[in-house]
Amino acid sequence: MSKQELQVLTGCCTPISEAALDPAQAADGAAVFKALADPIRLRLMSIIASAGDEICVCDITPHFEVSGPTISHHLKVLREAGLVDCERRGTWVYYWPLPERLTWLSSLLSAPAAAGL
Amino acid sequence: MSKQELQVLTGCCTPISEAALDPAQAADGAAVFKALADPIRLRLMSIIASAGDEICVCDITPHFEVSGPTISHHLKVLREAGLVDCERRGTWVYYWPLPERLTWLSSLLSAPAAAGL
DNA sequence: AGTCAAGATAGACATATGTCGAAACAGGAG
DNA sequence: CTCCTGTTTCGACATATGTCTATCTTGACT
Repeated sequence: MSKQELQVLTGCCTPISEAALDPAQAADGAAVFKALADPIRLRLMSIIASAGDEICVCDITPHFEVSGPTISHHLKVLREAGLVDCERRGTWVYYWPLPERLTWLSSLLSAPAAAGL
Repeated sequence: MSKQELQVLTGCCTPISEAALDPAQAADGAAVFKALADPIRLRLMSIIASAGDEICVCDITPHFEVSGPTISHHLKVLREAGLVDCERRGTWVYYWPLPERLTWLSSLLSAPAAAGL
């Protein structure tokens, strides 16, 4: 396993204020940022991340003023970015956050670690 | 000054895993994420953020295989997002990072604060 | 099977974005 | 003043994105 793969799994990495990203890392990071770079998707992510463990789509949709298919589209973008996952149970579909990518982005943007690291 | 304005200035906020963002916060956050949601811009940001204090455009451009105007366009996007600032000194233009927005995004994405906060 | 509801997918459309070449601008050197 | 170099702005273009309506899929309940 590469150092970079390990960093993604552990949600930890060298912040960009410490060292410049190589193009491959930048492409990965930009893809995840792109998933969060829409007001509806960022709200979706925050609703899912702040809901105890999981949340039904039927409890998400009423927060928004766009059509169901649009919500579904944005949830798919978050899924494909590895930020959330979902499961159908009976009639309803439940979403929950996958925090590793968020933690990874957070550490990517964080201030340099304390001296000695 | 609102709580939110204070949080942006101090680069600290309630993470999205703690509470759902309101639409206005989500729009602000999404706009900054959008600025970072391009591989070239993310590399630019990391090059500027990791360069001691400031860096000349002439030292940035050679890292990329796109035209000068394209780099200039991406730098403008970062500037308008409040992520960097610049100054012309003679022939050259120097860029430096404005870390507050990065810190804000980082805390937005961070894991919930320890119990008691 | 038939019907209904939740959610996802498909296709269409207008708008936004990334890129380039050409031109403009800024400032130093002859 | 004139030229040259570094950087930005302008205008154009192809592609990507967000949204909608219509349709499909899945599963529950008669």
